[in-house]
Amino acid sequence: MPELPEVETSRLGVLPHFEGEVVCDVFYSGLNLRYPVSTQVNDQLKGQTGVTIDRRAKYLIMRFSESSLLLHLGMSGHLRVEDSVDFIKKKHDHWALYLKNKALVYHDPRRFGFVVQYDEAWCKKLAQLGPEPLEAGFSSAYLYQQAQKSQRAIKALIMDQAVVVGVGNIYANEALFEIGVHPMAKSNKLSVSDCGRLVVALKTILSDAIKLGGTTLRDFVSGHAQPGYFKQSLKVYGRESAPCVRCQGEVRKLVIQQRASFYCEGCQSLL
DNA sequence: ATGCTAACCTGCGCGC
DNA sequence: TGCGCGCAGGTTAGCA
Repeated sequence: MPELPEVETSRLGVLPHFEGEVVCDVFYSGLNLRYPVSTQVNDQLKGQTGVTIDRRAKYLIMRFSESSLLLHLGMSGHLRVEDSVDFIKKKHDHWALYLKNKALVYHDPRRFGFVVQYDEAWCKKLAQLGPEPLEAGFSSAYLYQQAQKSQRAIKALIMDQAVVVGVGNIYANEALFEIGVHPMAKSNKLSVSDCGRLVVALKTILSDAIKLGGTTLRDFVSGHAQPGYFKQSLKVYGRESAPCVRCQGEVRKLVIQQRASFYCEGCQSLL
């Protein structure tokens, strides 16, 4: 999926096609996503007007005139805009909003994502997540305080959505390479200065990736079906055995919490 | 509480 | 050409 930059790119791509548009109908494939899609919730959308789309972590909140939906793109989901309601459905198109002259389509081969009513319970869940990485609440003092409490690998810590949201496998690897810290380094070994550099690296990488439209790997496309251009900026992710861009050493791979982790032995220290 | 593992699901690329 | 295997952007339930 989409990590934060891809979700944000989707939001920005779809938003102008959503605002002020009236929902004429809603399509649902009938296949279960992570959570069941409620036909009742779909029916309630008919006749409502799209107000705006917000993002919290990797979740999108579609706000309509009378109610709101919460979407998650899982690992393989994306949104696209079709210029006609008579668009040809693709395999794995699971849900769509039919607007007057176009459709917003949710496509998700692996079906790890979901579309549900955004209710009180979800509102509380989202409130319990960690701070947004691009906001002031994600500071070096904050990360240091979190890191001090934990013995876990630093990579696992920054991918923990209760610590900071939006950082997925790609950007976690890239940020740690950037600051020269090994992904297996124990969180509580990081100094205040290490945490400060990590916070800056994450903010920089995530915002640069948003500017470039996210990272296209397999099946992500933005709302306008333009590919993301961040992939060419990746320095370690997916580069096992390739030379390190900084020291020409070999990029290594190991698995941390079931996620592939890439690092340069020469450049990245265990502290 | 903390932290790890399996599971959810499909598609793709690789080696044989 | 075809088959089996491993792997993929995330999250969460369950277990030690």
